Amino acid sequence: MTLSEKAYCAMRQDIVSGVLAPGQPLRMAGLSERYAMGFSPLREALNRLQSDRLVVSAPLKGFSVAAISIAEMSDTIATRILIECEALSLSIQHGDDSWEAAIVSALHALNLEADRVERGEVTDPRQMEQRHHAFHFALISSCNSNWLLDFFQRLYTESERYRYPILSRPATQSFRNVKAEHSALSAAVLARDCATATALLNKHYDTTAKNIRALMEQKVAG
Amino acid sequence: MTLSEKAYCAMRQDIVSGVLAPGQPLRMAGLSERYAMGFSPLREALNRLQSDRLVVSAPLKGFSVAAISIAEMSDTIATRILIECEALSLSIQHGDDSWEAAIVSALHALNLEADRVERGEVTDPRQMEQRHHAFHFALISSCNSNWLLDFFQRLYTESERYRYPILSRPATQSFRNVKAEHSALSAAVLARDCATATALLNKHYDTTAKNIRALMEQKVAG
DNA sequence: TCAATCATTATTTTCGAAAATATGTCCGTT
DNA sequence: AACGGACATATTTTCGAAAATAATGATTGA
Repeated sequence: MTLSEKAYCAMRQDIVSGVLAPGQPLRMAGLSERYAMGFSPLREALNRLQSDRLVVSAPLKGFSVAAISIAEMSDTIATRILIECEALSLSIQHGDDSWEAAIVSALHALNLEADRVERGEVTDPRQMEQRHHAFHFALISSCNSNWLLDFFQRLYTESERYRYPILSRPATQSFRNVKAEHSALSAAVLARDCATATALLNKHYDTTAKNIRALMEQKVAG
Repeated sequence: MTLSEKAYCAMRQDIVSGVLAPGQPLRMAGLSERYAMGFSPLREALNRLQSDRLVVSAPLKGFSVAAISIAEMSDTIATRILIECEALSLSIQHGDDSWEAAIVSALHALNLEADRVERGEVTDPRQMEQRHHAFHFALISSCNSNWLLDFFQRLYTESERYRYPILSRPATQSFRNVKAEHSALSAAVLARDCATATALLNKHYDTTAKNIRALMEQKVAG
């Protein structure tokens, strides 16, 4: 793996997890020290992150972490619903046996991790995040559209920025709900019931948006 | 404008217009000579173009122009239909007077240029391209979703790669059809007739896809 | 006191060379 | 002739310094 790629992955993780705060300016000297590399690989990473809308830049004034807002969060989730419902619908049409197997497998792995969190074991939030991503990707992976998969990735990454605060909360109750939602969604998908599946996915994200919005308004107020 | 930006714009234009052919490897030495600048700004531009899916790269093996195919073209247009119909629908809901004015204005400018081409005057294909883009952007500009606008831009750029061969053809007949389609679409949008507008937009792109497909199959065959 | 001008400093951007890695060639062995 | 290994070449990737530009602060004149 080249330094550019390492820089991209590390900075992306730091932005998504909030270690690099929204709006914070990113000075080359500071980044160079933090990530222990020269300017070239950092600038390449920053250019890619800009395309991901995780950083913004003004010519000759450098880069900063992209801001977040309730409006942007709502837009992100609304667009996710559009993209993923379409992709899920196509996947249900085109998916074969191995697609179904991958969904079952991803759901199982996700539930194992969720159980660990419920039991209060110490876990790495990235593990949960990774398995959650894998499950939602498995659902739409047979849509046969590179653009839809590309957009899914972009929107998922952006969503992570907003979901991270939730992941670090205790919130045992909400985990149980999410588990049930994932199971119901899986069942509808495997039954090839497109209307029910997209409706559940839609509702799943609406609920997520509502939770995040409540948390953000609370944070702004408090 | 920094050199990085110049490199990005120039290379993007060269890829979209086919001057840099699909699949062609992009060697740093060659690019440096062609665009008269050092490696740094070129690599930054290449990283951004990779996010735009106009170039691809393998670590330590450099960059090449992304391939094109009938399958990718179909995916691009199918996704455009999804994104732009949604954005158009939202725009029709939210657009105000100045939005309507911008559409009328963009359509007029586009028609002026189309008339020039019909009369056989020598024109810069980029002018036509720019006005065509401005018209379609005007339609959806009031959708109030940064993600939908972002996706529109990406898909439009990718589409340009496939439409460029058509633009350089005489094809007087097809221009007249396109003009009529644009007018009908505009009328439906300004009448706030969402169902008709999205249906026309859908059909407009389906026709485009069919034309491009015919041209590509002909080229493969011949 | 305020505004404008000009040096000073801080920061980004770019270059050219060095380091790291891949690719191609030549040779000897089987 | 086919295969593999060592060398030479070509190419990408990275660094450190120089150039270009912005931000800051001091100075002067009204």
